[in-house]
Amino acid sequence: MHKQKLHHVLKERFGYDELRPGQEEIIQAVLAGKDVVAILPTGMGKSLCYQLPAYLLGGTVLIISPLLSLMQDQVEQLKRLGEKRVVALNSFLSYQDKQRILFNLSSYRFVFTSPEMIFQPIVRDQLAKTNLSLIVTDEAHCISQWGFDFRPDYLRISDWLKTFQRPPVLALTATATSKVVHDIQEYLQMYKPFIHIHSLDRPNIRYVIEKLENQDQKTEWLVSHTKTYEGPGIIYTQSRQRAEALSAILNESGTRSGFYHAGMEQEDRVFVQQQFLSGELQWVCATNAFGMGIHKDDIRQVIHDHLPATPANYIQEVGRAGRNGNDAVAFLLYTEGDEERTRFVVNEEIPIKHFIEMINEKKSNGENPARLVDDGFMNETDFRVLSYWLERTDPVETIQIVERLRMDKNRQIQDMLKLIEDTTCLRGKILTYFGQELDESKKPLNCCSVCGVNLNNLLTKQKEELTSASFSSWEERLGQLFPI
DNA sequence: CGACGATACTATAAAGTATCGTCGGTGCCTTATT
Repeated sequence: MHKQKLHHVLKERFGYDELRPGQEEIIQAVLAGKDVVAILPTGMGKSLCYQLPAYLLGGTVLIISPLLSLMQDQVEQLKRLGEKRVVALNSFLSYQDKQRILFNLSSYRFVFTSPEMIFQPIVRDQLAKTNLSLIVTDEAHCISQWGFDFRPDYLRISDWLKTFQRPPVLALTATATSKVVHDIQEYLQMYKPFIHIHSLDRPNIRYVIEKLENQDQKTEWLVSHTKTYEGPGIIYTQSRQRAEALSAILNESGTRSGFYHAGMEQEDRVFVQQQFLSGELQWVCATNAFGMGIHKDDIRQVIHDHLPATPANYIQEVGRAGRNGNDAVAFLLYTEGDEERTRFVVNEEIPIKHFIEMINEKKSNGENPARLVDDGFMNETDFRVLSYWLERTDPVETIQIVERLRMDKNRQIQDMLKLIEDTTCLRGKILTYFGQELDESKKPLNCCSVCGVNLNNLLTKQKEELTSASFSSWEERLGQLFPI
């Protein structure tokens, strides 16, 4: 592809002179018509990897996004860049608007939508008539993380891609376990994709495991820690209730904090998010609902009040710290037995066998099995997931599949426990888990709670003042780097 | 499984303790057969 034109668009449209190393390779591969899996840390300019090609390829670029808020953000960002031919095709639209947009899909350069939306017959039909030049799956780890037991439509993307002469597919994510990469390739029907994996090590993030006796000690630790050290920070909790209770305790102790979880009204969620982004709020106590789409680069601390369900979740959440390259610390508060509660939440004691029988019974009676949800026998998520598997295999195998999923989840909790054992360097173990190696020469002095960490050097207010004193002599700077 | 809240219990009363019941993460999408 013509390099000249590429740089012209890059400069004129986006205002950049050059691409970053990873971006260049990814964009060249996309322009060459290859399927691409791009794994880049958040904040490394993922969106440019499809936005730039859109101007060179012509046609319509379809972006599949997991969250409505993410779509809105991207649409606004493109509009600010002067793009008018951009739209989010989702449930926010009125019936009229949706119809109007659907019958003019080809007039858009960027169409953002959800996996669920693609499976509405009318959307599917109209997409088939549109000249798609590229299909992008944003936050593609969702295929692996949500597809199997939460949002099965992520897996159905695979079926859809088989039904037509599809354009190249680009998968973007920051999560790179071998399972995630494998699932992406399989469910996006990729053929010998170009895979770009950026190094996952984040030398400016320090990992600390804090072993405590019980929940009350955790609370005390959090109260005193947030009094001593500066935010901004996220405290991840296991339950919505704990997020709210902890936030109240911190507020009483004089540390202003907010809470965030999926059980809140949309406007309250947006409000907390805005306050955190603007710096009005230093701390947010949140469930794992808080994160994706929160673009804040000066988060200095991510604290886990519970044991995350998988190493991938842990790294994803921790990775939200220190995006600006400044020192950041990730704490995990662990009490013996925490894994039991994580196991419970993840396993959900679903009487799967019973549910499958119920669905089959309804079907053989000629009734609509969806009634089971309406009548309160089953929650919607379980119904959707089981329906997905029952559509493509028999009940016996469905039971096996669900059992395998459960075993896999339990194994990942064990992996998580192994990760936090204080035997060898945490940073090294994390990288090994993701199939990478620790470059010893780049290992920071303050590494992890196994290698040793000096918090006072990292988190106190004093430190911030020192680093901002940019006119200090080299002797002074050396003194700061290597305090006696 | 374990945390937490409500309730009952004890018994010159008040606050500690025992027991029971409840609850626990993540998000799209609902345009129609009275």
